Amino acid sequence: MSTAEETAGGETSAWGEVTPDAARRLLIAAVEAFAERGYHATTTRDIAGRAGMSPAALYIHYKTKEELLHRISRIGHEKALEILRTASRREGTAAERLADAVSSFVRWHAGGRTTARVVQYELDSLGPDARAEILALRRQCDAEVRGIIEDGVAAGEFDVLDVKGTTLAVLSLCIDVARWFSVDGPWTPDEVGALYADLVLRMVGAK
Amino acid sequence: MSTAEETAGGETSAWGEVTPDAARRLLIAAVEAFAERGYHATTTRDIAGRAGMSPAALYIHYKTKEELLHRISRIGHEKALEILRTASRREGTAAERLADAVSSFVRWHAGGRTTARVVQYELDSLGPDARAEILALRRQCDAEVRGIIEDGVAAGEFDVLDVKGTTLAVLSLCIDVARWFSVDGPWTPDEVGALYADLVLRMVGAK
DNA sequence: GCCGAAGGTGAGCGGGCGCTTAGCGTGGCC
DNA sequence: GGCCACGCTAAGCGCCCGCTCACCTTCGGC
Repeated sequence: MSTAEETAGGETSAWGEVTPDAARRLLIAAVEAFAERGYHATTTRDIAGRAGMSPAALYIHYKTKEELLHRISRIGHEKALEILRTASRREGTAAERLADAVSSFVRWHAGGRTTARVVQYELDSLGPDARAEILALRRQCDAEVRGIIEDGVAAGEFDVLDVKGTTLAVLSLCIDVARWFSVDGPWTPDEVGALYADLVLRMVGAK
Repeated sequence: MSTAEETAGGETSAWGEVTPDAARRLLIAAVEAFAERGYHATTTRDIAGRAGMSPAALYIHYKTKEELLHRISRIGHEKALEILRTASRREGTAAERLADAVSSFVRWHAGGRTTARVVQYELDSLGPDARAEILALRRQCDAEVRGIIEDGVAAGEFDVLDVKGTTLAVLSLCIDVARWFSVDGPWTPDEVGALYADLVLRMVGAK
């Protein structure tokens, strides 16, 4: 199955910081299961089974099923923020930085859509405290993109009616890639990234 | 709670065709519960309770919990298709028709986000047959929007690199409104509709 | 060679799930 | 007034859920 290969392959690097090995295997198994079926439809027995362990083994490394989702969500959001921050802080015009931010953010959502789906769509399954923590990271993502657009407007590069609304629309467009993208579809992550960078530059009226 | 008011008020009209009354109350209760908690996290006891009935009453009107989701999904998609079709077939330039389609489609996703959330995000919880039926409706929605964009390109009104990809992006942008829109936020559905119509016209390079 | 810590297992608990069934009240029809 | 069809409820079945616990290995330090 493509999801397993992908998560076991390229995506796994993102989880390198998780130790010990058994805890990482469980986390990766949980990402796959949550992405396929959703958090509530996934059983702890399924997660443990995918990691090649007994159901009880999960509770040696994680207190609850929700802690797994919380850890996945935080690591994923930190990665997303890092991507946007890198693009935002590079040298270049606002248009170049925005195109870079959008294309790399979209590539992440398309290529790592297993992770991105969990990160973007299972937020409501977290408890209040964990959700608040993740929402703070999300606002930082928002601020990075808004910063680039504000720079472009200030420099006369962009022509935008509503900076806040346009920022939201740009992020929304990128995030929804995780919902519809499929490796069986006609596009590669790179192609979608390039197409979307062009569309977003049009949205902000780049000269 | 705003969701209850909204569904009991303006949105209810959409369910007028559902009879008898008890079946309609159960359907509306299910829409609210699925939108708040997700399909898998919603119990049949919760649905029946919201409709003011005992758990067993649900099974007089619906064979299974999944049948409720199926019915909601089909009615919702038919409504979405009708909105796009109306805009697509009106008189006017391609730009006017596209702006109309986007603004009314977005208004529906924002104003009726309780319904829209279920319709757009709970598709995977349906069984294979029901999902296939709904996906056919979704492809028809896609075709309506693509038709307008193709008309605009043919008439020299639009400047689009990738018609299929741009169509997908436009629909994706509109659909994701159901994920983030909140009545407590700074915009009304009308304002988001107008903003998005402008953004989409920019995306297709309308003259 | 013994020991304790770390990491794992099999069995199973309390509970809530989707759904069923036996029976009850009630309104329309003759 | 007698009767039945319909809409509904109270009770509960069988199942599987998240999670626990008693016990079992393995292995480095001495």
